[in-house]
Amino acid sequence: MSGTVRVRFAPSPTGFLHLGGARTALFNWAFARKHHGVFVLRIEDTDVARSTEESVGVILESLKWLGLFWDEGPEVGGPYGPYFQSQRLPLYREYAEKLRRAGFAYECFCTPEELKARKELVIAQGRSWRYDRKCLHLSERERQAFLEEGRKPVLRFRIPEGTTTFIDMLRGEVTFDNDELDDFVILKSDGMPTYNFACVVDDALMRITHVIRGDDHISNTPRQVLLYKALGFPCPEFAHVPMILGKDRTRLSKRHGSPSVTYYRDMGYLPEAMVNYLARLSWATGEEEKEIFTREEIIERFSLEQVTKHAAVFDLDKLNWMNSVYLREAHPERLRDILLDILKRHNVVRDEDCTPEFLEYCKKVVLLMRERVRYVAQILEDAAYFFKEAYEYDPQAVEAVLRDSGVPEILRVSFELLRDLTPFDAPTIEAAIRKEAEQRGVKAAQFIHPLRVAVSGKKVGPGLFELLEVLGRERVLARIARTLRFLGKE
RNA sequence: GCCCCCAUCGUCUAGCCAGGUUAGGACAUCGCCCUUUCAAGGCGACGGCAGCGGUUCAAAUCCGCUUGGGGGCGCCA
Repeated sequence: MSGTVRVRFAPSPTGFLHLGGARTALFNWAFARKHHGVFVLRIEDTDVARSTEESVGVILESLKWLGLFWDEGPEVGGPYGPYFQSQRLPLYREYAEKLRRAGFAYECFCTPEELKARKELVIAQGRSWRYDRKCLHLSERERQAFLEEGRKPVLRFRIPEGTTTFIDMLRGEVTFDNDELDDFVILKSDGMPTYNFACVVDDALMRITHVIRGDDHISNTPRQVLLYKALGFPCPEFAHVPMILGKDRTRLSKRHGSPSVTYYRDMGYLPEAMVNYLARLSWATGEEEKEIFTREEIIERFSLEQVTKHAAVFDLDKLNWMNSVYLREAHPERLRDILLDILKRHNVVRDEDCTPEFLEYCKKVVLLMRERVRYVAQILEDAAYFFKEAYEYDPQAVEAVLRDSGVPEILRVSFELLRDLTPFDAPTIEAAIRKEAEQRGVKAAQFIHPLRVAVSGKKVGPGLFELLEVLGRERVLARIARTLRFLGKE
């Protein structure tokens, strides 16, 4: 190939950005960056019934969150715009008309109902259905009659005889018998183009050199190749990347948990972890035994030849692990802000609660918890006690550590000890508690475990002394007192 | 049903194209160590070439068939 590499990601705005779409976008982006090419974003909104503006917003937002910035497309423009298919209608009509005049396409007046009926009949006979070309040779009179009836025609592409072969960059030659393809619609009765047609016109006009998309498009490719030929456009290279499946090996969907990028953002996954994980699904670098890659490292190493051909199962465990790796490296302020967003969304705090002191507190909480969670929202799931004085006592923790008859005494002593301790920091607290335990001839653990349950309601969590420091004297004393009352009541 | 694609541990994969490896790594799981719990970390274990035929001195690697999985067959994209 000559000239600049130009690739595109072309989502249809009918919902959120799906992980599969995100991965396709990522491969396109990485390929473009690797080859110093151009990454185009095009919105395929020709389905007026399902496309929404909110969805466009969500998709752009998701892409930006992942750091997959496009060089041409919505918001940034470019020389081959517009980048919304709904704004390119005259173009499709022009090329459709060209095809019709040249005999590559013809009008069809069959209604969906008629087609359905004929299709069922054919299938009932055990044959496979292809459009029966009823309208291929309509006379002008028949055509007028249909028009007078008020029918609006669609335009169908006439599939030629023979076979169609294309080169897939991952698989090599793929051939289809044209008999398998039927005369598909290129212009709907409302004048909108269909996917295959708009896609080809746009890819050609936008000078796309490499079409990188999910392998569910393999069977569309021969139709598109035929269109390129009929239109006299040069064919781009094709690379069909494998799909992402759920645990049950079916297409990833809501049934497998949420497949939307924004869901993971909202749960407190980091975009660089997401990008890393998605890249590693279906792609590996060869001999190099390495899992963690920055965006730059992905770009440096990326190659379509190293993309696998088989579908990949989305493994939340591994994403979680990878995210936890990034969590430990992230800037505390960044994690704090993510935590704050989550707390607000769950109505745990309000905007006015976010004082400088509280921000500082959240930062400390994040620093303490980030090694024990896999995503930021897990802090709220596992350690809501940081934000709620009315935290609950885990029955098992109560049973296992607070039941001992010596516990109230231990808590009372601790209360006294901590009330006057300065400074109220982890080393000082630790020294004091260990000393007290030693003087009483008991293990430090005799203090540590009851205190942890007392201030958090749980028997697992951060190191006790750090936990006490972060909670601060005021909360700690109040919580010990609360636990004493709780035990007294029982 | 028809067509297309695919096939290495439970999962993601290296190795395959240029046959000869104790088939490597990561996640998960399970042990042990460390330790105030959890987590992290260290060490270790478990676990795989879908099956059958060929070609070959030699097959995870090349070929064929079977089986299994996925995708498509819209006036959706």
